[in-house]
Amino acid sequence: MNTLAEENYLKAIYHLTENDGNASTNQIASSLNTKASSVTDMLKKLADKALINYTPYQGVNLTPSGEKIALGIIRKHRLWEYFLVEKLNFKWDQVHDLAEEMEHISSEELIDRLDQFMGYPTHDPHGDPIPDCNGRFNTHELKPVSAVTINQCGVISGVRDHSSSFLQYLDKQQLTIGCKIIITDIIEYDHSVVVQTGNKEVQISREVANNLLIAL
Amino acid sequence: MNTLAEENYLKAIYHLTENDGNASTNQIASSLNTKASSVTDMLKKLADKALINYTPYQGVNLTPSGEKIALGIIRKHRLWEYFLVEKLNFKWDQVHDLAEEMEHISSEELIDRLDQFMGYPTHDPHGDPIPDCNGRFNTHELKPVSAVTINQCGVISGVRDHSSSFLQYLDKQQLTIGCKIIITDIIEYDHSVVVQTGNKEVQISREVANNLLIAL
DNA sequence: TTATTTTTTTAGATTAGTCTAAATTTTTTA
DNA sequence: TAAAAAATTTAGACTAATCTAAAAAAATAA
Repeated sequence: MNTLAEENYLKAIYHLTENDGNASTNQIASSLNTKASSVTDMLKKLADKALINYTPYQGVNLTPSGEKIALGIIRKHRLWEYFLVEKLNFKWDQVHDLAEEMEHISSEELIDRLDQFMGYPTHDPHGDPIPDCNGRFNTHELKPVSAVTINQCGVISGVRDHSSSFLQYLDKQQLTIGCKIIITDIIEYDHSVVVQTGNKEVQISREVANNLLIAL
Repeated sequence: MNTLAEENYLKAIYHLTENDGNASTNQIASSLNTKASSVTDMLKKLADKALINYTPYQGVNLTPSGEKIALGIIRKHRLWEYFLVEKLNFKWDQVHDLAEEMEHISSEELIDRLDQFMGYPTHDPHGDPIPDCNGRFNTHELKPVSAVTINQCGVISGVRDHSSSFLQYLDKQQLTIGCKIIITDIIEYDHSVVVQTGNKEVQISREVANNLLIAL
């Protein structure tokens, strides 16, 4: 098995390389709140274990076995988040740090039973897809609200920023997962977006629009 | 907060001193599968933190704050065991090692919500009492079957040995928590005990009788 | 009550993960 | 394309937790 630190590195590398190709030492360091020199040390270790492809100075990406481990951790994280919200009534802005700890409980059987207990949910409370026991998940195309044109409508289906403060702000504006919204106006001056949700109209900044994802 | 190793030491010391007074270095070492010299090092650290009373060569016991931490861990362990058996349908012989890992999830709020979710259970699947959020629990008097006289009856309410093999054996003999039994005979030669459970009569060895606890 | 055995502690080393500071490589810019 | 800046790696050190081997203390036995 892998240590807690190794698991956290693999997960960070997974997220950093989700879209583009390679994760740099500095990117990893900043996403794990550690120093570049510590990262280099760990990259060597993970490369020795054949979990990442590492060429000095060139950044890294996951090998198939590294990705499998990363997806296993993400699966656990998201299932625990779902459990915390759906069964223990936590709010969606309270569960990230807890799940960060719980994702390292090692048993596969435990997580598969938890999955079954909850009815095989496909998405966590923030709209992120939950990998199944083989690491597979549907990646539906989501767009940031900032990339949508006037009069388009969609369903809020995800966030790019998982911080409590952002999630609490969304709660306050009643912009939560599953809400149907229509983009009614885009302010040219600062790219704020006016969206209609239910009976209410809200104006959100460009930054918020950028971190709020919808399915069209 | 305390490290995982510290928590495990505190828990071990708690269990070793549950009845008598002090835990010795060697007792702690053997209960944690480590060496006496490692134990000495850790005892100094725990004493510095005022979690144990330690006089070199004289063994240790917990201070009130050490006991509070130990009881918190035991509470978590037993609540997770209950969860695993009652909600995820694990067998009582499968949950110990899993709970050993889960007991170190730090959040108090999580465990209190879990407690509520399950309806504030008072005993774990092995019959051990679950401390409440203040560390309090009822300690009902249990007796090993080996200490009971012929024709007495009682309810199976606990075990002294938590190993899978013992628990599986009890399952096979249908000697599980909550079963009403009557001691029908005690073999003088080897102190085996004959017990009647439901419609069946089973003979159990002295060792088994010694590890099986009943409420009279 | 001295000698032997057992228990415990000390001394010194090891491993994982981290750090700072210095050196090196790559990238950017002039 | 050479100099400056940024990114990365190396070197050396630190902490927590462990270990083995040796020393010291306590318990037991002769």
